Formats: sequence, C-alpha cells, structure tokens
Amino acid sequence: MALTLQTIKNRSTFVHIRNSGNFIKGEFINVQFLEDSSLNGAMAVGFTATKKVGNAVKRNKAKRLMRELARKVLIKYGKINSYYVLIAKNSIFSASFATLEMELIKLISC
RNA sequence: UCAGAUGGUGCGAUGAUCGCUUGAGCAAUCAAGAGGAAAGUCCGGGCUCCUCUGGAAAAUAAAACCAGGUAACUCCUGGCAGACGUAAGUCUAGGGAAAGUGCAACAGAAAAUACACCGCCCGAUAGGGUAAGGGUGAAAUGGUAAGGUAAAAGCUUACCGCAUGACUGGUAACAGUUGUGGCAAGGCAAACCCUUUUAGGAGUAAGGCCAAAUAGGAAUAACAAUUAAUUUCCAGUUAAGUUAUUCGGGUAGGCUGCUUGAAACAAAUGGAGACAUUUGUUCUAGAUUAAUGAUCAUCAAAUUUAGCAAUAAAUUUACAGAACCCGGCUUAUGCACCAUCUGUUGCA
RNA sequence: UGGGGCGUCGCCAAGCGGUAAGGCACCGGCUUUUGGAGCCGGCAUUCGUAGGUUCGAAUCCUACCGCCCCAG
Repeated sequence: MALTLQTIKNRSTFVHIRNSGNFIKGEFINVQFLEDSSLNGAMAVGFTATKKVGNAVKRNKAKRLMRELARKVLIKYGKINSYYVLIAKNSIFSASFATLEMELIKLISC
C-alpha cells in the first residue's frame, strides 16, 4: 500500500480546516476533519497542542503520542483525500496508549 | 544516636520489534542524536552589520574594602572589617555626611547654629550661670567612678570609647604597641548629589547568495492611420501609446550563516585557591507544526493498595526540552550516594 | 530577539516614606403596610510573592510570579 502520510505545515491550511471542516469531540483528543480531492490520493495530518496542555515538555510529549497514533491508526482506517487535525486535551496523559487507539478509531469511523 | 554545616556525584540499565532527525553510501545498510539547569533573558564576551578620519566633552546607565584569577564581567578565589550562630560556618550595594541641597510623622522643652520650657544656683528685681535631673522618642551633643563647685560642667584625674601622630607586622585592606588631644565630627547617600572607574548602536528574523508568479521601473529596437507641446501650416524633435528583447532592484520560497570551540576527557607540573602550562586522546545534536517516541521482557528504585510478615498487584517518577556559540548569575527541583567537619546524648 | 507598563476590598480605583481616601456591590439598623429611594453604621492584618535598606516600606532596592502592550 503506497499511502503516504503528509504533515500539515502551513498555518493557512490549519485555519482553512478549522473554518470549513468538521469538529469531532472526544474524551482525550479532539479531531478536525476535511475532505479535499486536491490531495491526489494522499492523506495529511496536523497536530495541535495548546498552552493549556502544559509546559514545553508536556506539549512535545502530547505531539509524539499523537504522531504515533496517526502512524498506527490513520493509515489503516483513515479516508483518502482528507485532512485530519488532532488536538490534544489535558487528559491525554492519564490514558494509556491502547485506550487512545480505541478512541481515535471510534472518532474516525463515525 | 540525633540535629546540623560545607563541597560534590548520578539519574534508570540491558535486549528485541515498529518508527523520527542528521551525516556517509548507487543501494543494502552503517554511525550519531537534549540539560544541570537546555529555563528566566539578568550580566559579560565572541561573531556580523550600521555610524564615524580619529578623538574629547556632556548627557545617560552601571560599578565602588584589599590582593589575585579570567578573553571579559556586576563573576570566581583568598584575605580584612562588621553582623548572626554554642560551634562547624553563614551573610554584607562594605567610597564620601568636614562641597552643597534636602528629610525626620506622633510624642517631646528641644530633632540640629541647643537663643533653656520645667528645674538647680547667685540675686531684692532686672538679669546671669548651668546640659547634672525631667521621661518623650527609632534617635537627645561621649559612658562609669572620684575630685571639684554657689549650682554645674572633660573643669581635672583613672578606666573604657573616640580622634590623631609615630613605630612594628603585612604587597594591601588592616592589625598591634605607644604617645598626644580633651570630645570636636549625631542619623539617612537602596534621598538628590560628589569623587573615581567602565560603557557608540543594533542583533543570526544579524549578515551573505540564488531567485518564481503578479505589479511596477530602466535601456534598446520596431510601429504608427493617434494625442499634446513647439503662436499658424509642412517637416523634424520631445512627451504620452503598442509590441518585442534585455537589465537590475525585489516578494514568496530555497541555500548559507550552522557548529572544531577561550572545546571535551585523562595525566603530569606550578599555586593556599580561583586558575594556568605541557603532553596524549577524541570529534560529541543541528530541528524549523520544530527530530529522542510506542510496545514487550528481565533487573534496579520510588509511591499507593492488600497482608502479621514473606510477598503480590498497579503506577511511573523531581525540575524540566537545544534553536548562533561560549563564561557566569538567578530561579525551579524528587530520590539515592560520597567526602570533610561541628554540636548534643550515651558508652568506653 | 529586543523594549515598555501594570498588579491595592467581590468590581472600578486614589495614595507613592509616618496608622490604606472614595464610589459601586454586600451585611446590619432607621424609615415604609411591603419594596425601591434616602439616612446611619460595618466591611483591607502578607497592598502579587520572597528577601533587604530604614526607627518605620503599599511607597525605595533586588530577585521571582502573573497579565498586558510595542518593534521586527
């Protein structure tokens, strides 16, 4: 499977997704989702950890966790030609990795 | 044993699987990959650009016991003085109040030139002498004792304090000894200020290079049946216009700056120490939505729960993430360990 | 990266070396049949935190914490 996972790097695309995409609320992470046919069969992921999550160490840790989740979950279950933005919540550190996986699968599939 | 002082060290280890960043390689793959504070951005430098021929003064800001260390510092080391502590030790913006200006609520007679409010003494009053006694205040113009006097007073003497000359020790700050003076010079300079010393400004988003699209600029050539100016007409010229080519500036973006450096480690030598010198070995992060993670196993540590205990289960560790680079300071920090030292109690 | 400012009662704030003004809100009382309005009284013990200077600090100095603004 030749599915490539791009990362979103521009602020303008983040704003675009936030304005026109869907917002799905979860227990540990929130997801923003937008379908776009101009991606040519790829999938793009962005990660957001605000200052509410904690200091720099905690924000980095949250991003790493979400990156790992994206690699394991989104490649299998995600839709092609779509943007995903994962937003960390404060409770992400209290959950184990397996529960996070289950949560993300549930959020994506609905 | 308990309580403390100073200085220092470490932060999980090993293996497997899946991944991330950089470098090398055609490729397979191989190698490397966060800290003592990376933090706050509080100081000092390197590096780069700007201003200036070079300097000086003013202004502003900072520093302020002595000697040394350092590329430099407001940093560090050693010492001196003062304060605190039973002690080991700790702390100190620690120059100048006799250049000048200013401040001190309330209370108190008086808060700074003691014009004496009460009191004491002389005296018939007027007036004079007197800082010993008022009980205020944070602070009241040397303290105690004796002599002295009308009452008093460094007025005199002794001791203590203070100031100052000389000598001795010390590189010096300073300390000690001894003589002299007879108390003069109250406090606040983290109030203004004075003295001495230091400082040009901006920052790697500095600076350098490459360079789309769009818009605009310049040059050259061509087109003219157009418009305007040259008083009118014709020709010419100039300025507008269109097309083509070229040029440089420059935005997005990219490359560089970027990691070999006052470098790290080890040993020896010098020094009381900070530190310096020599020799050897090593190359040790370079991201830009910003790289170190996830899962499993064993061992080690901590916490919680259950248990009389052995032990079992769960959770993972404190503070915290490089962003041009060094030297410091400050702040945040759990646990374990090491070295030297002090006091107390008990025993010998 | 560099520069500047603020923090005082629940809210808005004055004071800038000598016992922390005021307004709104809140509480109690008076008045009223009741409420409102009015009148009287009450409400700051670490002046963001810690240390220092001083006889004395909200005020001066130093270091932290939080918030806001400006330039690039």
